[in-house]
Amino acid sequence: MYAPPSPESPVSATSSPLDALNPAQREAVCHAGASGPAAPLLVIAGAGSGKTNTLAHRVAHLIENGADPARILLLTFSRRAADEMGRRVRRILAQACAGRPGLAQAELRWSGTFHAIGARLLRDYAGRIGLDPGFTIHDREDSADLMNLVRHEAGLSTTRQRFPQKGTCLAIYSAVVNTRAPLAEVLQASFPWCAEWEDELKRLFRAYVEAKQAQQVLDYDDLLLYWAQMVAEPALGAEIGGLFDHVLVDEYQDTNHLQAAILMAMKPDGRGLTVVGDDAQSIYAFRGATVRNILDFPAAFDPPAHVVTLEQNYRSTRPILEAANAVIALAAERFTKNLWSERESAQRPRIVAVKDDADQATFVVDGVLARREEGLKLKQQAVLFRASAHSARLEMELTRRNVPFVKFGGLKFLEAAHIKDVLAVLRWAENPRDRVSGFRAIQLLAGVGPKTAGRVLDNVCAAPEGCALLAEQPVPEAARAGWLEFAALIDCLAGRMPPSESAAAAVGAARAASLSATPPDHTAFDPSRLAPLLRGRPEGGVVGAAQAASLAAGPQWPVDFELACRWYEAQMPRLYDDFAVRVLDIQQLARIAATSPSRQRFLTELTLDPPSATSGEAGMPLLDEDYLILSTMHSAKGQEWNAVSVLNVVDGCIPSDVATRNSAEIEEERRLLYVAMTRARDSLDLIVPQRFYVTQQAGMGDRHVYAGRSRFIPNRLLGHFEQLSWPPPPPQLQGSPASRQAAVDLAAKMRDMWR
DNA sequence: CCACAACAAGTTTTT
DNA sequence: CTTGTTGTGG
Repeated sequence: MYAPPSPESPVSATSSPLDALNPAQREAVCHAGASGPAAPLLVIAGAGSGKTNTLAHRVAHLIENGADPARILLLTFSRRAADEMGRRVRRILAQACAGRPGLAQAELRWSGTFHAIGARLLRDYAGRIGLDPGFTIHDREDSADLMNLVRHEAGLSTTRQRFPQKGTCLAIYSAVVNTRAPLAEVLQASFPWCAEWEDELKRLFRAYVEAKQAQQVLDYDDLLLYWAQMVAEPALGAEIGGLFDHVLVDEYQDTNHLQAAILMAMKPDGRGLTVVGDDAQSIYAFRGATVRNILDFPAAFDPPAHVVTLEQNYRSTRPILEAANAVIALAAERFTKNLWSERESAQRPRIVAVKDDADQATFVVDGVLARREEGLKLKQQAVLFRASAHSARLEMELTRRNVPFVKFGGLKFLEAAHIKDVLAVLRWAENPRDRVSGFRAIQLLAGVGPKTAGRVLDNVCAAPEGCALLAEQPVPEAARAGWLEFAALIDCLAGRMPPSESAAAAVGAARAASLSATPPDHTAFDPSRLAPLLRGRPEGGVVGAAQAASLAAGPQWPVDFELACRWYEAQMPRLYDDFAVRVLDIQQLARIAATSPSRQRFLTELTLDPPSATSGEAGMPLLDEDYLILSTMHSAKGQEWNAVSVLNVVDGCIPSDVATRNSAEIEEERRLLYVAMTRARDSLDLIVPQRFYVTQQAGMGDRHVYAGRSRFIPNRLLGHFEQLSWPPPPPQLQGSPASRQAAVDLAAKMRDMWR
């Protein structure tokens, strides 16, 4: 991010990194206890106030003063933020500890999201809390699928009146867990239309929890819930809290009650605890986050936590910051900060009126390219929007005009059906009791549907541990050959059979069983080609032991990934018409797999920290390539760019018309716009299309509304902005209406020439 | 009985 | 473009 310029001392003159900080930042960094870990500290860090930098300096400062990096827990909002923090800490240490090279290499072993750290601790302590350490983790869609399964079994799918859908059920369940509020209360507050189903929902959730336990799967919420329950046991809480001398939490305004409970259980007196955040940037209430966490933090301790407020903004020019301040000042709840900036500029942020979606895209791309011509890299520019689909038109325009871009947020790589297929195969091999994965994987076979899959899973579940009788499962005669092949693959991946033998057996059995032998096809699964991979494994003295271990546990990662892929690629032409495109994604996945040390780590990390960006073209642009950033406002958190354009600053979009049920939701939308505006350093454009499409599909007719500028920028705030409309009204057209009409038509034609 | 093709409908933000 | 629902054919 932005390295704050130091007003008093030139950075290069001295070697202390502290010189580059302002007094408030320095106070936050140096806060310490008289003896032992420091009293609890809350840093209220306004947008662009050097928050990340301050936190990194604090970590470095602790290490420099003797803290053991392995006993520091750093909880960040995303993996990217964790990596960035680690890099900065090392850089600062390298500068400060030139004489002590050991320190500069300090690795933060415990840094990551709450969920990722939770998963790690739960595997470590699994034995102590009656959990199988080999548990697999369900992402949101898997959880919804399981919820659906349970919903059917509980007879709730055929009620007289429509019962809430799987996604809604999961959302309610999740809200109850994360807010730690009673079901009735959650229904009342957030899902009033489901209130009549309270008893049935309770029954459903009980069954859902039992299903997860029987299958040894945890969902996202479980990672926090089990962690919270674990440290709520006094002995375990003290032991796990004792692993860490310092616990630092970033983006504390976006944590929920459950996460706060975890912190309090691990550090009851708050000593060694540092939390950083900005109440004005709380944008995750829909996920259970509560701004109360940060507001109530000081009083949770006796004596209360020390509070430091960072109010100097180093990021934005003064006009941009003043406009953003004006927007947030209209919030119902007033915030106590007053952000200021020393960065003068004559340029106010702009409100740009355009006709529609198409003109919006054209205007934005024109602006991006113009700034590019002036020397501002594409990477220093971003386009932000409320919902992922809102950038569709812009993406088309960028592709058409050959502007490379990377998009953050929205539809994930991970959610693509073919990616989920491969992962289902791997995950079922990893955890045979994972019904959702098995159910999906089994149905990939031709001629096998839900009924057969369900039967197989029932049999597998009923059989004792290590059921090697997969090949004997009853499947329709037509699917027999494919089934043997599949069974061999799973047995091999699960380490139940030596790979080469089982693979050979599979091929033999498949050929024998299949009279209508499929012609040899280069995409067909041929395990024999993998034999070299499987054999010539490790070199060196420990070959014997290593190979024995590898045989016991299945082929060595990522060879089993290759096996699964080969098999799956042979199924793809049957499953998808556009399989050629999808194969590229599988290759992308293979690249990720290759960087993981084990299957378990791969599956866990992919679920908890999926690749957040997708690119316009196939595959990510190369790292050194220049590309424009497209991002949802949520995914833009913590980032900054020189030039920012915000799309659809229109009522019904921001605030989104699905988020105007109550004032709390509307306030969150306001903060969202504030977050978007404060990402900009030098240039900020808010685009207001007069016609705003309600549906994303232009094919479904012209369903659009004429919407006005967002209610968050009422007329009295317009003084903070420069207003323009685009395309500019044609000049010197004071003539008759007829001539004006003709001129407009001509102008449109000229533009159309370049469309 | 069960797989699968054809059709209709619903789509915020994310660990 | 995916998920749920219905109809058909095996």
